[in-house]
Amino acid sequence: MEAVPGSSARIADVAAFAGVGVATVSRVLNGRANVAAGTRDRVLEAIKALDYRPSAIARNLSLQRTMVVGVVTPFLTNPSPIERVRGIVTALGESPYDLALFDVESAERQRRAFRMFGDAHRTDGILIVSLVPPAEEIARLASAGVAAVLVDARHDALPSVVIDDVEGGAIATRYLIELGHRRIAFIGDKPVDAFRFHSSRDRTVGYELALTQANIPLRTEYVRAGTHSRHVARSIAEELLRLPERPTAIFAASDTQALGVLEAARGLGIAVPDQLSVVGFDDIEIASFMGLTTVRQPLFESGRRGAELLLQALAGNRPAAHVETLPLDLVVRGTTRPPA
Amino acid sequence: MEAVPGSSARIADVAAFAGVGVATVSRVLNGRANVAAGTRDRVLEAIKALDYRPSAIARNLSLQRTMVVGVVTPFLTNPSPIERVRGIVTALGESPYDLALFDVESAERQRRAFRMFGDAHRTDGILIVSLVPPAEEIARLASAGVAAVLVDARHDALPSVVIDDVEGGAIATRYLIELGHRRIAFIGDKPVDAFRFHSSRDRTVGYELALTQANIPLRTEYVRAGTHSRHVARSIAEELLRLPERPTAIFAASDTQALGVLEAARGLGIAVPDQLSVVGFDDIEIASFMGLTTVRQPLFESGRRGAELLLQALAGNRPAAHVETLPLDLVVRGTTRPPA
DNA sequence: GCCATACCTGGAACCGGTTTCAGCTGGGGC
DNA sequence: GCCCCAGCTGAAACCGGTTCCAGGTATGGC
Repeated sequence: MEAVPGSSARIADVAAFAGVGVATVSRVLNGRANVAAGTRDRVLEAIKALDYRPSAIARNLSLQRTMVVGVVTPFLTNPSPIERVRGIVTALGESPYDLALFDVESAERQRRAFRMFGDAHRTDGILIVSLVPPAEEIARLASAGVAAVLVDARHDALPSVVIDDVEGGAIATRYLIELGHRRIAFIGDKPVDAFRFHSSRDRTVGYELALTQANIPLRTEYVRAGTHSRHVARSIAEELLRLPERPTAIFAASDTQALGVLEAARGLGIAVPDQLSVVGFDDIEIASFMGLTTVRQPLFESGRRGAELLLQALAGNRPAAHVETLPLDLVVRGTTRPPA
Repeated sequence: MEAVPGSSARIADVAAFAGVGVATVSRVLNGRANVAAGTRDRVLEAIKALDYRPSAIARNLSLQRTMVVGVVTPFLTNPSPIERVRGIVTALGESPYDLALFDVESAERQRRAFRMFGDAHRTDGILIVSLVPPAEEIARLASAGVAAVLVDARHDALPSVVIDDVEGGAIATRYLIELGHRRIAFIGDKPVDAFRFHSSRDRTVGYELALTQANIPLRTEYVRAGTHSRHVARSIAEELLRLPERPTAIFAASDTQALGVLEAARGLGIAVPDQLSVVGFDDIEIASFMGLTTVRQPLFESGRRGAELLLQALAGNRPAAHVETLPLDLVVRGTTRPPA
């Protein structure tokens, strides 16, 4: 209650008040052992009396670190990054690191974000989600001594947490084939910009692979792509469902898009799953509510795991450029069945 | 390309390289006018040659600020806070401030978060979402000179961005009454802990107010509350729908809970809206997909507005403790109609 | 009783910037 | 030709911590 509003006490004030040197106060603050009990008590009293709170920023300058981990992600776009961020937040919550969040909805803001992180002393580490930074930025990061880990993206020089998107695409497609479907369409998403990590492309590859292995000829009119959004997916699905020989199943590269497919079917009076099977990807929260069959990827876990890897790197353990691949699961619900 | 890996250049190195004093380098860095063109060029060259990047942390210590805005929010729980955070991220994205995100899923972590922010030099400002900090923490914030703004919460000493929850509850209820409903139930949410801002309670008041004004007697068995989750809401709704005289309409204090009501109805084979009307609150993304009638509150806007108020306070404009009330809209979709 | 040792302690350098302040230079006015 | 002033510039103080290092004091062993 002795606090002087506006100007808070510094460590020197505490030292003076307690009649000791600043080094001793610092030792008490950091819980070092070699301080006599009596001295420690005097310092503690002084701290209380002056309502002293150490300046985090001064401390960090002295220590040459920021205790901040940056997270760069296309956050706004859809539920999956959010889930990953939740995993990151959770893992970081148990660490002494703060989390600085950078949303990059445009290529411009993305460039800005990467440039910022290349600056010295902004963050100690950075988690890059669903984005692959340009080579020069990776170099900047390295030269600035900023540890980096990729989540849902891959780069030779950096540790990454990923899934096998090719396999994921194949899992969904194989399942539909096993159900007896032959006319299977695919809706992927188009890259918004060059930096976006492109999992959808790999899922397309898996889709094509599964079809080929089952000796089902590819039909170009069944493979579409559009911006990652429910609305765009809906109109693409409408086109597909108006085809002379319309597909009996549609595999969407994300649950969000699968929702668009469901909407299209509903609008056209096509019953799911009786007349159309739909498979999504991700298993976001709403998928279970909608009873959507989907390929589950551990979104939350990817964030948590990425944060753990980064924390390890920060703790001095070699930030080995290893790739960690998370498991995929087919979750069968109510939007799939054998074709009529 | 002269960059020495591991040890980056400091301002003194640049000064030496360019043959000038550090003050001049600082002036160039900050774009001050009073530097001769030739000198400026030499400094710029030196910066490039040494791949110099100023230390944000040193700069901020010197400037006595952190350029960080903290956001404290119960992030994990549901879609609404996320939407608010998006608004904050957007508004802050255009400012020079970084955003440090603190999730508080437990009272313990919340206490920790508030304590942290009370520390000197951690953040310049703080945005508190859907939470009301204990009085002593508000005092700490004030004495540490940290600006604070509340979003979806109210406190006399702090600027707040809110909605009129009583009115919101009344809007939904009045609409159902106008449709002809008399047996209207309400599902609110229970506070998880003492710090959580309790909008649900106010919505209950609005609900009761509307009924009373319409001379419809309150029935205690129609008013329930449970943890804010789809699953809990579902089982509460099932109880309500099994009542001897079951309600013809249910108003849920959030869309998430309304989804649970829909699920319950579906499970019991009760048609919506033919046999049951459902109204939610918030208008989260999924509400439009589900065709849910709801009371829309500007979630994104609340975050953006809160951030703007904080930015103003940070810019030195009086952080007046004014309350900003955002508008509410009834969005009529497909889950409501007159009772059978 | 003496010395080596362990334990405390404080002064001062350091982290890497910003800013004050005083000094120097050069041009314009008379 | 002289003086005044404006425009540049650099040394040094400062932001608020941490830590190295040297010095002082008890304690234990012999």
